[in-house]
Amino acid sequence: MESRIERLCVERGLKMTGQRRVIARVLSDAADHPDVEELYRRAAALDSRISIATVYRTVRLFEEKGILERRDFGGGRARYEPTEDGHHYHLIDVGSGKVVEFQDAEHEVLMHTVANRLGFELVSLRLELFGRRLEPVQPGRAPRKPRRDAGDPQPSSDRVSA
Amino acid sequence: MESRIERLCVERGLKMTGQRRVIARVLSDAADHPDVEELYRRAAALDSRISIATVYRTVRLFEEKGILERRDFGGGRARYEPTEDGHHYHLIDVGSGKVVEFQDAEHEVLMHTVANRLGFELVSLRLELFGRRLEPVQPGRAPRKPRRDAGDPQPSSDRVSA
DNA sequence: ATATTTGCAAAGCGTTTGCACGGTT
DNA sequence: AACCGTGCAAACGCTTTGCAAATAT
Repeated sequence: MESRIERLCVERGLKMTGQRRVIARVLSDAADHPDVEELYRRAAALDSRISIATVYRTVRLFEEKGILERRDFGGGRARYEPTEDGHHYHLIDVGSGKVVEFQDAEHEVLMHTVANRLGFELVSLRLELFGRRLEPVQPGRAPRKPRRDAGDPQPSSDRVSA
Repeated sequence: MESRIERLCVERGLKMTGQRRVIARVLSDAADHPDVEELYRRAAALDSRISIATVYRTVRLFEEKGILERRDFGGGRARYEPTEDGHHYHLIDVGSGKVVEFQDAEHEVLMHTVANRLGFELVSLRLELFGRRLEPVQPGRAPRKPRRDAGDPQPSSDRVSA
């Protein structure tokens, strides 16, 4: 079955090879922000006739076509996620590496204001929060001792609106 | 004469070699956000018995000691600036590559709030604005046609408070 | 005197690319 | 058929590192 990303590729007139179809599917199925290595692993699991060079090329092509967005959460490797409608930002859990997405209209406005005040038109911005999980404090209950939660070493993400 | 950064090095008990003294001086004199290559160039101008490997090692050491802060403005190379008291952020002029610093207390508070709302304690954050120079609009005068201002290709920076 | 730091060159890492082959339109 | 995409391996740009010589304390 045709994946969401594959549909976008066709719309934009990309030649659909087997490799691109597989990568499109992997991306469509991804709920996280995988790096190229990880995409390659997942793609190769579906079809082993894929080289990592192709993943690099494809991911770059998709980005140029506006299908994908490249992220840099530190750590030296680029990470990718399908382009979405509204802008959102990322909070990286320093404990587990998990990525939480959030939106913040107020912030957006503020940054435009700041840029203008400095004599600039805001073209784009990069915002990443790095945070440590907070033990939820229940009213009327003593907070429990924080558990050592190693978290999974693989990057993944939940989607949250704040 | 002993540079500001050199003083910090001594305070932190670093062994002061000739190379480190030169690099400390270059950093003390820098008003911008140089990358390692640039630091090396400036250091070598003062004392040619310096290798780029030493610059890399020194910059890393200084960062570990809290003397320097590493920045990533995109473009793949790390850039450095002396640690300062108050936090500040950077706006990169996409036209010239120049970096403008600014502060924004409101934003700081907002980001803490957002993190908390998501169940996290804010550990650190990364914020960079990318902007295009705005032609200053003078009241009562028609705006002039924007000049094609190539800007200098070398990165540099002004310090501004907004 | 001894532990650290240095220069050099080689290696590492993520990413890109030249080339000949193979697949899509 | 013509063109574009692919795999492979080599190259790339930035950064780190092993080693033996040099240096700070």
